[in-house]
Amino acid sequence: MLPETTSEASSKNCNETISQKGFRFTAQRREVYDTLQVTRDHPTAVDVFMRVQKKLPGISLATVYNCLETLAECGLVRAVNHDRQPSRYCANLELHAHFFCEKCGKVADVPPDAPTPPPGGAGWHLPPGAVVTHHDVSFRGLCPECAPRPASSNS
Amino acid sequence: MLPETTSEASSKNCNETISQKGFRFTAQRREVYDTLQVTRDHPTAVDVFMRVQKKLPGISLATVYNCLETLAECGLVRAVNHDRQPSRYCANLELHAHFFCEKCGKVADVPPDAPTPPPGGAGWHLPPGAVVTHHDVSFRGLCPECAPRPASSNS
DNA sequence: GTGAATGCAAAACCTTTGCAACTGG
DNA sequence: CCAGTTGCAAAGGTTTTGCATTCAC
Repeated sequence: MLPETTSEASSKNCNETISQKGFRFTAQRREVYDTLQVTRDHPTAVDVFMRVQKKLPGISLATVYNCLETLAECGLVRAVNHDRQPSRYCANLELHAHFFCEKCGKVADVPPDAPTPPPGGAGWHLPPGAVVTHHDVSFRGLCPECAPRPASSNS
Repeated sequence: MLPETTSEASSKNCNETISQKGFRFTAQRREVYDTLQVTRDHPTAVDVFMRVQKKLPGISLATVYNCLETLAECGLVRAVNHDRQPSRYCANLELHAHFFCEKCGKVADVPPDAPTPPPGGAGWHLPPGAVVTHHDVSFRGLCPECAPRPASSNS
């Protein structure tokens, strides 16, 4: 029930999922996964690299990229892309959208309004006969910290 | 009323918009814009480069990139990104989403269902205080040509 | 005429790959 | 043990940039 146990429990889940897919559970993959579990901001591969280096000083950036790709293939992690900026990674597997702040660069998860959201194609006239396997929604603008204060008592 | 006049009328609009923004209306910018107007598939910069070369054999790829950036800055064109694949460009300025076929790579515009679509944030629990300036919706899957035929008379 | 835009080549950037050494199951 | 994974360095592909030349206004 302590927060710290979450990470270990997740590591165990990570181990099982990786093994089931026929991949090996290496220290590098565990640390990359744990890093994404613990800090739920949306780090780039380089961010992850710098964080994992504190625990595994010998790790290389290429390995971080490989680990992220493997974890994504296992469905343990999602790559989040915006324009052509460096990919960011996200351990939140719930259905959600992303909000990108144009000023500070922060990325926030945006949960759906309803507990059981409508299917992704709702509201859009998809080509008849098309089969949709994924859908992505993203927002861009100013996060609450960067947005100008709404007109209040002082100017 | 002929289809060909559309392109010329658009070029005129393009000229005005570019001039208003303080940019110059060059032959390269006109051809890049016309190419996107005429062929409404979603070409990459290299695709545009190859098409424009037929009219302007001396144009360089760097100029195509510069033109596309300028046109996007003028709001005459939209850059469409998917994962980390090369940017594609789109002269459709109406509100729409995009469908990416995982098999053939085609990109299709997806219009909204209703003539007056609901605001972009509908259905999502955006951070309170955030100011949304853009939102993007994209779908991935199999286009009608690539999707397996729905079970019909023959297997 | 003059500053902005072009064309070329070279750089920047993120990411992937080849290969020898290592290691998890 | 041995195929899968790592670390390193080098390559890959897309996009940007520096600079001399050209051109739109």
